[in-house]
Amino acid sequence: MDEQPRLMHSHAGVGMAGHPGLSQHMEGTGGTDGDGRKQDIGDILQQIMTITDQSLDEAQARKHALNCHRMKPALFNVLCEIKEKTVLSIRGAQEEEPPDAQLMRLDNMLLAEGVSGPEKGGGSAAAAAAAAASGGGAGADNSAEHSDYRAKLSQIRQIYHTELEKYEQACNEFTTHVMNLLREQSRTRPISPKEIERMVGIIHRKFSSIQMQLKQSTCEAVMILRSPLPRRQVRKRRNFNKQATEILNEYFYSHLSNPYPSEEAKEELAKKCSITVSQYTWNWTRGSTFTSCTLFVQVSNWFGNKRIRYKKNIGKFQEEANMYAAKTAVNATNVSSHGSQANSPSTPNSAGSAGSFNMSNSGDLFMSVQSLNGDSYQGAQVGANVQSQVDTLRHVISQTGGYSEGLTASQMYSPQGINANGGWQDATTPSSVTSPTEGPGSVHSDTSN
DNA sequence: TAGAATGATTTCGC
DNA sequence: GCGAAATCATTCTA
Repeated sequence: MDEQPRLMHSHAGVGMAGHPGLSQHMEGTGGTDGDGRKQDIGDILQQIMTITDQSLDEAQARKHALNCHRMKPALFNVLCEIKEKTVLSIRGAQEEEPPDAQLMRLDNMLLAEGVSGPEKGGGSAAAAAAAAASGGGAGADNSAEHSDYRAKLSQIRQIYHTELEKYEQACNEFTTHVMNLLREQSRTRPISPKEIERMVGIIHRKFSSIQMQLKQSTCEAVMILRSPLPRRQVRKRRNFNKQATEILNEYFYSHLSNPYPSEEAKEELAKKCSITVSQYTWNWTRGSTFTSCTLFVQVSNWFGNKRIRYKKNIGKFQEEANMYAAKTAVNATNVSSHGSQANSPSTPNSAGSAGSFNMSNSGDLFMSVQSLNGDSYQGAQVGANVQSQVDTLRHVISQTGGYSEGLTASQMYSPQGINANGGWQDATTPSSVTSPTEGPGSVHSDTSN
């Protein structure tokens, strides 16, 4: 292409149908008559048209021959002119772009926030404003937030500049590559310097649009950093269904002396209650524990809430406790009448002789089985106290029968398991193991004891 | 719609 | 890391 202007003047007088410019390009060319020149042009065009039908080797040879043809430069210029007039005029209107106000806004913002521009002191005012906006407390809190903000801003700034540098480098490399490619191709197909220039412009526009995206993302990151975080995350919750609450309550009241389910028990309870993750939309995870552990967290939450609310207002829960005690007792009766004592004891926090908490064998009856065999926390005492516990159970059953006989809730149930300090009884010294000779006041819902 | 109930989260102590 | 206690936020209920 570089030598074309020079060559352009060495050919003249060649006419081309539909393109008067060709004769102009050929002007001054010494040579043959008009018919001969037309024959030349026709030959060249014919060869160009059929070049794709040939094999690669033939085409290469033909290409070389065409490049060396005396008419080639003139014809090349004509094709370039035609291409420019057609393609560029079509694209011209589309590519006219107004000055990018959005980009200017982004640049201004990044400058104001201290992301672009000089680093020293940049963004400190914004940091102070952000710290103030976040409603942070006075003094140390404020300065801590300030330094935290600055550290994060610095990180954003660093990422921004690294990415920007990468984009610029990539843009330059790609532009150079395309220019070289087009220059090379311009030897064999009509590509003018003007078109190469236009292509470079397109590349630059594409890269600047990528740059704009980078600037936009950076601005968003700064905005997020500046926005005051809510003190507490927005949380969604659903009440557990009735059945799930029943199961949890049953467990709670049947282990009132030690209402701390083991991990296995929690798992079983979670399964039994059909507490599923899908019931909840967690806005964020607790570390990496947002998986199956979520189930146990919910069970743990429930027991945590229950324990504390029970302890705070025992009187209020008495009726509920009685109800579950009665239910447990009735279940126990059913179990004992069916001779189910062979079932292994279902015990929380247990290991060894007392067996492990297992609800899978008999549905709700797991409570009953527990009632018969006692809590695992009793450890070695279990064996010795089995008989007394069974007696206690019988006592409870007799009490449940007394509901209609005017037995009050307070008679039916007394809060066990909570020691004088307001805490739950030590697991190794359950006070809820009652003698069958005790009065009604000593009978409680934790019938397993 | 206000108040109660309840599940979830945070803070603190052990 | 677990549990108690306080608190928040949502849901339920009268």
